[in-house]
Amino acid sequence: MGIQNLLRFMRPFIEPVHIKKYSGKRVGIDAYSWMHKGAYSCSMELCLGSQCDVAKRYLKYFMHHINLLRHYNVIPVVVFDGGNTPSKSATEDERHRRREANLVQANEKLKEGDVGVAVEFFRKAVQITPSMAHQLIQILRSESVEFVVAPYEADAQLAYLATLEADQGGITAVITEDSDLIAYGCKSIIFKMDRFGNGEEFLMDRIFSAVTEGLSFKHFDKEMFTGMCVLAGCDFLPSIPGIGTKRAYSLVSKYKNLDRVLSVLKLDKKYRVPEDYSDSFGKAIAIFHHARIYDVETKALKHLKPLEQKYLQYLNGDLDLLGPELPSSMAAAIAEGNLNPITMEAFNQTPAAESCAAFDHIDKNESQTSSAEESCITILSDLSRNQDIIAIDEISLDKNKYMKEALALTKLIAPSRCNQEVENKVEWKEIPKNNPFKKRKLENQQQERQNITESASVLTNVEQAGTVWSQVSQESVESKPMKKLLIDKQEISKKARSRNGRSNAKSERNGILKFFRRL
DNA sequence: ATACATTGCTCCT
DNA sequence: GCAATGTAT
Repeated sequence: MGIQNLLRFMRPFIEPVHIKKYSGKRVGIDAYSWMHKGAYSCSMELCLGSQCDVAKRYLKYFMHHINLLRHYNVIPVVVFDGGNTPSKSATEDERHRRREANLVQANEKLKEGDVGVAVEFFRKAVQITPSMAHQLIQILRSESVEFVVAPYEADAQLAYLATLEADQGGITAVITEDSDLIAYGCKSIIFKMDRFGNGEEFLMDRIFSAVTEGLSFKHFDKEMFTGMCVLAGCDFLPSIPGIGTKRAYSLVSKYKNLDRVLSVLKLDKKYRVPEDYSDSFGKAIAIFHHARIYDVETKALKHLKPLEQKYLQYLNGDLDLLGPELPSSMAAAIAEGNLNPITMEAFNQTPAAESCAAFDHIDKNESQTSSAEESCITILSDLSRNQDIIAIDEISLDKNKYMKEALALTKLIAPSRCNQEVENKVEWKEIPKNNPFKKRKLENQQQERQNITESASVLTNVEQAGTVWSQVSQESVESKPMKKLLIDKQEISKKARSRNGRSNAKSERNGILKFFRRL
């Protein structure tokens, strides 16, 4: 979450930048932000624990960005989040609860057959797991990309690396989406970097020297600045109701001392300051200054900055708030990606070569695979929207394995059966505008009508799917275009009822989905 | 004027 | 998660 509204507040100091500016430099990457964006395109597959190639799209997305940096001669240093800090566990729990709730709703909608709505919930439910990070780490290893798993917060680790010289393993800038890096005092941050390398640059020096749109931090020091960030509301401590970035800035500007700001706030009747606010405030400040990080040189935990007495007193000696101490061997195993930082269990050692091969495989085949899966999802989604008829676009068949699977899938849903009667029943429903996949179909609708030569009944259960699959596997599939296929939803229900009495369209869909996941 | 709540979007077929 | 927009204080 970062600091509420901080990025918008800092906009006057943020300028466009291209990653090539950092050519020849080491640049840190907040792995979470790219993984989260990458996971957006395969959230359902990830939530359902699918092992299919679509579920690995986040890896492809990530590596695309890594390769972009390398193309511009930028040296990537990937930093992963580690364990949860005690002070953040409240917000983490809340986030986790919301994700779980979304997952429940997603599964419900899926059962109801409303895949479109289910996907919406899956997107809100998807979370980046240590296992996903581990999969990525194996690819990074095989590609010789430097990485480190922070003992706790990646932000703190990145801020620490940004204080080191390059020859000590330091980085010149950080690529992230999280405004916390500003609060940690990172000198150079690139936000919102796109797939071409364009981003928005924040330079700490710029805010302390320039005056823009009436905003000036010239008389601010680092401590006042961190204080302003915490006042505005951070993950460790929500802001006092009524205080945001602007008031936090004015208060710190005016009183130039954090203790005075807190006293003024307590006396001001406009604000209801919680009893323990000053206490929590000190702790939050202490974390931003001294959070525990991993030192690659000594292979042990360290503090972001050497501890200072004034912050120690806020903590009442409770250094665990900065992230509990860990034995060096454990910290090293976590940092090197061999130990799950949350469960503290060793990761299953999948040979790097295998993982690498898996990745090559996605690269080459993803477009074909996804067209098959996309078809299936579109089918499911259409069924759920009570459309009577859906069409599968031309699927050309060749010797490629994935095309065979597409054929199997297609046969599962619509075994060839020329049937003029069914064709006449075809009704073209309006296609939802938000799905370009279907939009294209709408454009081709007229032509499609003419091309229809095969139509539809469906198999009704997974066992039959298995039969079709084995038949298809044995067939030698020649390269030839497949005709348009149609599915009549009423046929589905009819078939389903006749075959096993109580079966309904929902179980149909689940069967299809299950079958598809096995592919 | 500022803060807070709500809605839309991140992927890229 | 962030940003834009609308509403409340």
